[in-house]
Amino acid sequence: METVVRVAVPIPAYRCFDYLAPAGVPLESLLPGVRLSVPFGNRIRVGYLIAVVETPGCEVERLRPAGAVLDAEPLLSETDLKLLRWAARYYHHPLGEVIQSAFPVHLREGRGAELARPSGLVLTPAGAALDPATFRRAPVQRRLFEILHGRERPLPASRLAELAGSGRTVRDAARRLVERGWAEWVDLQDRRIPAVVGSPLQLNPAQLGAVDEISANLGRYGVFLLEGVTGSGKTEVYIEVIRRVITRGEQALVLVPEISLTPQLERRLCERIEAPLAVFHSGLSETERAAAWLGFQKGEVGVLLGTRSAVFAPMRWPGVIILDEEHDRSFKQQEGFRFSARDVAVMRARMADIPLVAGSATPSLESIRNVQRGRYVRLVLPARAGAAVAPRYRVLDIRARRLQDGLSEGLIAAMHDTLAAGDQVLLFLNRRGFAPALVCHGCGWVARCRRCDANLVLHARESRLRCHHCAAEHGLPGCCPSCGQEDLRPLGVGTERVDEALRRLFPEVGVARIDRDSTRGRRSLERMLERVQQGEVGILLGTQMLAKGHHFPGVTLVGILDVDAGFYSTDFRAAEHTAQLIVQVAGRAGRGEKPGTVLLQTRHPDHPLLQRLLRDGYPGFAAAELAERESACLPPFGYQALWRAESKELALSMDFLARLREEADGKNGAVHWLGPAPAPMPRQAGRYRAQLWLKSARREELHAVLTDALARLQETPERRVRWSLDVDPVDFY
DNA sequence: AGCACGCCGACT
DNA sequence: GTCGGCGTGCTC
Repeated sequence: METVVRVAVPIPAYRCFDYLAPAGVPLESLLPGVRLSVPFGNRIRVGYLIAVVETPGCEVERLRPAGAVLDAEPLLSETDLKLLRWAARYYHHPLGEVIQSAFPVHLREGRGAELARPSGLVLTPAGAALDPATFRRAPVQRRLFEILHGRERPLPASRLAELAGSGRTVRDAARRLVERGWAEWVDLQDRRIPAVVGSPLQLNPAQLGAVDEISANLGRYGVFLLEGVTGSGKTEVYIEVIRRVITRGEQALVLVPEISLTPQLERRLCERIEAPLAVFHSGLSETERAAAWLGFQKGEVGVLLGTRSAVFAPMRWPGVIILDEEHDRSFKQQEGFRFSARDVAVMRARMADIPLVAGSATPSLESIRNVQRGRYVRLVLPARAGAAVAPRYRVLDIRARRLQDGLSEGLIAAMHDTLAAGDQVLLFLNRRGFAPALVCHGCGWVARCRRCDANLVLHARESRLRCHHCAAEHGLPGCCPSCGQEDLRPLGVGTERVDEALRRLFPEVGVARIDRDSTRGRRSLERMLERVQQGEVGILLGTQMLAKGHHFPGVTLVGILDVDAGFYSTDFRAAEHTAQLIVQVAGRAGRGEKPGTVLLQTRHPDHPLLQRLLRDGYPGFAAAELAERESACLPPFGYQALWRAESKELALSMDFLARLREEADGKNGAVHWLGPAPAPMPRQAGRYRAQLWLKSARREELHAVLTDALARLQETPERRVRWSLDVDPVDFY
């Protein structure tokens, strides 16, 4: 009897495929988690071995032999695989695709694990003897030379990119140095985490207490919610915990919500931790990603700093997982395999028996609730002496006030005062472009997207109308396409418009606008932030990009231009999100002597949640919002799933979901159904979208219904409708 | 997801 | 007559 292996193939199907084991491969090589190349249809694919099975799931005659085992040893440990299987079940996503998502592209495509070796750059003796003046006409090479000169250990290839304008430039410079015999690549392969780590930090009692409590738990599962405002020193706690983990010969996985937050955290980690560190995010080349991933997998990299997708990177010696800005929604993947890196990280810590440290100034209500239930340990860092004092909030009632391009007189006056005192101002508006609509004053025509149920956004400087929901882009019409009048007016305010107004109102003052449009270039964000730090800029204006990570000690006045947009929304999480945004933006400001002031422009100054936030701070707001969630049985008190459908016709999408509901309805009284209903924006990019909402007080019941419905869907698939299932959705678009 | 197979419309 | 549209079924 021949050996049969069960293989997860990365296709959108909820089943595995069985193969005859490749000829001549001993049984002990057929370990769960190894990659195999398998014939699939008329192509060769990379699949993942799940198990050796006794009885195949189909007739033996149909079995084809697998091509080859690609790994001498599995790159995924049993725990890794267990986590991935859990994730596939929990998110109801096909196992093959889930496993695939754990691998960098090179490994998905079947390349050998030994090809992408982590390498580092060192100076040769000849190079070390050089004079910096040698590089008079090669600034990048010179910079690289100076960095290498000041280092004892090799500079990992993965860190080259951050050194100058573009990764390409530094890479070229490195190659030149090597060509001339002044530097060489060395293999970081056999380097283990050195036991010697950098000097300990000076910690205050609260930080020390937090570190002690976490480290008392090393080697055990535990979730610690590290709560502290900006500047309270969460990063030092992370660093010290990581130091202790490294000292034990274990590894740390550090997750941040966005690429833009990696450089500064990386710098701080490198200063203090003398263990190889690698970053892992979508800004790297595939070769770099594979190197970082494999380095961590092999245990050569002590600290892996990455975004969402790094949550599945295998750890040879699991030590700790750090989840920075735990509340951030970017941890939720919004397409394909829609997992929450936060929730996966918690499950991973549990399976690996290691602690997880989740930090935030504004924790998610889910995490606060878990503290209340005794599942998480709350550790609070009070604001440090010498750090920013809590800001003062003031509401600017803008009812019946004329705004000047989104700015009230009160705000403008406060800005003048602040700037006169030599301080900086930060303005927050979560809407990019010049104006969110272009209307005809004559007939009321509005510029709409042809393919979406949305207005086109005016980008005045580039004279373009753009749809923010699809790729549509148009030039500006000279006159109204409907009535021919030449009186088209921008309606509403975006950052570009405020930018223009500021330059008019404060001609002497430097303005930096930070949004997706103004920071397109590769290092433009960094450059702009530098200008702000150096005081060349008086007014800082931006979207939520501003709310993340960066601190601006020179800012003492924060203006939030449109609070209401967030508090009035159909999304039940909108209030939570807005409160987090307000507190996060407010936290960017202020310094020792000078507390910051936060001005909130609103037409609803009496909104209870806003009032609660201003009176009792984020914890008070969270308590109130949790009470509301509880009475409405919304998360974290109830569980949800959102079934989305899109197709060429709305009726098709609606009917598909209606069928799902009909077939399952009534079978489980514990699950409530809402819909199907058209999505908040029913038409996007020419496709019609509908959604079906499932809620239940009991998670298992919800999952049983989903499993059941998916099984039926496998039997009678509907091919004209593209659908996706979102477990624990955070956005309801 | 791909890919082949098959059945209907407008083209060299 | 056939080129190609995409609905349907299948992949061990």
